[in-house]
Amino acid sequence: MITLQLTNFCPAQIADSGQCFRFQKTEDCAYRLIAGKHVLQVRKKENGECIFDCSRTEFDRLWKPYFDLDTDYAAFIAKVPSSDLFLSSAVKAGSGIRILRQDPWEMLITFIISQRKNIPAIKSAVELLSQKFGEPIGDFSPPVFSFPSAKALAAQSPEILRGCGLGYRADYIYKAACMVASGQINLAAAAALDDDALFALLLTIPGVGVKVANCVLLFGFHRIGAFPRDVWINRIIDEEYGGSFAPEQYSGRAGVIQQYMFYYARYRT
DNA sequence: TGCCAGGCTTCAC
DNA sequence: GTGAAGCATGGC
Repeated sequence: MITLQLTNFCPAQIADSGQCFRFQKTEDCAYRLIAGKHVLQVRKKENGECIFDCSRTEFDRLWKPYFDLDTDYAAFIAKVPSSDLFLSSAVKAGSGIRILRQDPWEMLITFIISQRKNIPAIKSAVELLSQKFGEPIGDFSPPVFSFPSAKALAAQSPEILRGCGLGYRADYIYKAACMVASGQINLAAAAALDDDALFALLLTIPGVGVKVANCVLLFGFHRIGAFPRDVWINRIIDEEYGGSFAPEQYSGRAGVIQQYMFYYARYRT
């Protein structure tokens, strides 16, 4: 267990920022995160100290990059113009958000699931998929399961997958799993592509449109220039920016700005 | 009970 | 190329 004083890091805000669905509050100020075959308990005390339930070695190797702790988010916040009142409030409310470095495969499937679902429903579906087709991790009670592999999902049928509350998305997920399991889509190799080529590749996967592809770019491949536009962002642009917002003004970091906007829009409701 | 959800695909036109 | 309809299901 290690204790650190971190700036611009808040587990509560990250867990509620809509980028991850297996980062749950367990008790007051305590959160549990499942990533790959790893489970992390993290807590932030009122004095700002962050307590990570892992060794220093594991933290440095795994969680430090996962939480993107080497990136200066204060610099992103500082570049928001004070004339933008909405965004100024948003970065103040969500100053502890970071863009996690999550698994591309898990992000692909998770954001295919996300279409026309609310966040509690997405979490339920992801959890069901993991319980049914993932691998048990550690020795927890109740047991914890990893997110299922492409091979594990490709071995099912769309009808069986549908039993996880996926609805019409089950066909997309089955086809995506087959493409990845067969090697037709190689997500590891795709990480070497530039943003445009990666975006185009993702669009070839059934159930992946412009919005989902941008989410996979941002949350699965850490392309923080990607700017996913969903119903929340479009609503913000309509209501706060008169229908016109140019993410290009935040070139190379628009995805971070998008997260502040998304979090704040949900936070204040 | 009815509405809506971090959209995508298909099909007219 | 553009716009509208249809889609399955769960949460509130």
